[in-house]
Amino acid sequence: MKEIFGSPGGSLAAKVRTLAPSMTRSMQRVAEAVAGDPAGCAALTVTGLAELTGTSEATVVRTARLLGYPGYRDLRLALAGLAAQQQSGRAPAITTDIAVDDPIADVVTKLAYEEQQTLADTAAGLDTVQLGAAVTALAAARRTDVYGIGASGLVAQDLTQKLLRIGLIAHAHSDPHLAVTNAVQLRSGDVALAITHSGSTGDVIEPLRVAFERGATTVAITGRPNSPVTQYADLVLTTSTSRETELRPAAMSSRTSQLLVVDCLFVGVAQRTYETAAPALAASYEALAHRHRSGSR
Amino acid sequence: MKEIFGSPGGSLAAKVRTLAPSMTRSMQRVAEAVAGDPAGCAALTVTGLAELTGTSEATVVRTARLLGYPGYRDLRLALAGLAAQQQSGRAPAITTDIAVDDPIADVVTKLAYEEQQTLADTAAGLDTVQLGAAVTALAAARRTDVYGIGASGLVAQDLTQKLLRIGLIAHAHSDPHLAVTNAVQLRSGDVALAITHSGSTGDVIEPLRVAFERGATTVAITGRPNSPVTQYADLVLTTSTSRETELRPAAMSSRTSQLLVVDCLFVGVAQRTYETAAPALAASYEALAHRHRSGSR
DNA sequence: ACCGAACCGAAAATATCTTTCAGGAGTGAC
DNA sequence: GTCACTCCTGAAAGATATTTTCGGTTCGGT
Repeated sequence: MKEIFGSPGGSLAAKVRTLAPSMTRSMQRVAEAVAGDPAGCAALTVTGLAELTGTSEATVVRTARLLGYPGYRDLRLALAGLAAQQQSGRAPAITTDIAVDDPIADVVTKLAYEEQQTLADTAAGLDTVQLGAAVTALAAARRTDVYGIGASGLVAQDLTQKLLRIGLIAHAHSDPHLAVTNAVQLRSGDVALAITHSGSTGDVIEPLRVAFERGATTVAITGRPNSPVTQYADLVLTTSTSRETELRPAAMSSRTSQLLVVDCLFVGVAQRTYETAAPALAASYEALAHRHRSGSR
Repeated sequence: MKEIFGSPGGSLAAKVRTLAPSMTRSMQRVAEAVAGDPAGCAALTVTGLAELTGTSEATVVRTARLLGYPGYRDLRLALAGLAAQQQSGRAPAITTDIAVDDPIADVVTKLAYEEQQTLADTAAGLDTVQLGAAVTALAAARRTDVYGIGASGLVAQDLTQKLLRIGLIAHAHSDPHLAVTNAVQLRSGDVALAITHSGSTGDVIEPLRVAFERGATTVAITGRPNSPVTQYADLVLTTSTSRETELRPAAMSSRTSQLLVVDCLFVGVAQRTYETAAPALAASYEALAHRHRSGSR
């Protein structure tokens, strides 16, 4: 590993080089070991490092002193810091494709990274004007119907649960027929919200169309801003689409993205209706408390 | 903003938050000091830190143990590493509290940031050994039952949907009675998985206990590693807990965290069963194709 | 070969960390 | 209200790690 700039460890490596001439042979061995593998040495005790370098504890301490630390303990602390820096500097080297034979630890890292990426993209791409309009509509709505199927259905339920918690009237529909049946009841001042990644899920578009024709405010959360669902949407909130790989179906990132949008909607509505939302949240928390056994430790 | 890991020390701060509930008062004081000023604490000996926090050496060591280190010495080393990272990486400590009068654009930014943070913390705190074991159990299971209520119920359904997609037999239960009724059917080689943030949701613990006693492999996904639910869990997967504010209930970040764990489980299982999973995924995609209208441009 | 100086490591001395144990605060039952 | 019980807590003993001491050894110079 070539050091190009004065990388974090540069200062220590440089010190070793500078001081090497004034060192005795055994001290040089210690200094070399320390400069060569800070992380490894940080894990060793004086005795361990002495054995590793074939010297004695006394020599190790002497070396530490020469390098400018009060004793080995402090050198070790500094070494740990260095190791940590090296570690973090190496981080961005991950490819995000998940292979069949990736160890589980890599899977965790890569998935977390991808989802973070998805969140950042979604946040960057969200139209705050449309979002604000949607929030206003939801906050004022007499009732809200949410349509979603499959993975998007869960997001729909999530939104519904949240809205109910702050005292609004919301319902999630995953049955297309019931959804349409209910959509007929909607009128101006109500909100209908369709969640579909592809934007082409007929079962979700249909109830939105009905609601649209009945005069309700219609909102679409979709990854395709020009897809069929937007025909019947007064407001369109765009989720980001990330590359989809064999082991990571699109449903996964679209869900993350959709949930962020839903959270934004919820918080926005909670802000607008703070007077009623705050007590309602507190109340629902209270009501659930007895369902939890007390002992947590 | 492309932080892969959380802010420097995010992982430790997260661990403190996660474990704080299972800590005693004096341990919390120690943990707080450590999380608040890693650099400063790294400079102190056990005795020093004990004095600073007004506790005893024993308590400091106990805290170090709880945080996952073999003893104080190692905690101190880790602290030094953290301090070094903080030094190099400028502190991106933007306030993430969401105020009632925040404009909607800020809400989006802050929510996205918090969720990214949650993901990073979760990834850092996940025990890959336990995770690997859970994956193995799931991949080999005759059948899998998943328990979750409320927001966690949606996560349970998400996992179930995914597992079904790759040809495994899985079922999500949100009705406590039915869950117990079904749990009785489980036996060795089956998997029961409970999802609860608090770890104290009786309705979820009960079926897990039954499954545990019937000899099934039991897994808990919880934010409290020492909570009641873990009594009956062969494997515990810990989700991270982030600060909870009035407008951002804990349910929000726990959901994000739980979903990441679930995704990891899914991808892990898909890897292990690749031969059957890949065709199954493709098939389910095909089967749904006709449900989407063609014109999406 | 002899002397002196500096190097080196074994072992003692010290500091630091870990464990044990008994007192005490808080909690729930009666 | 009081009693019994559990679990937290810190003081001190015990174990490790670090630092210092000190005598033996090596090496260069004469």
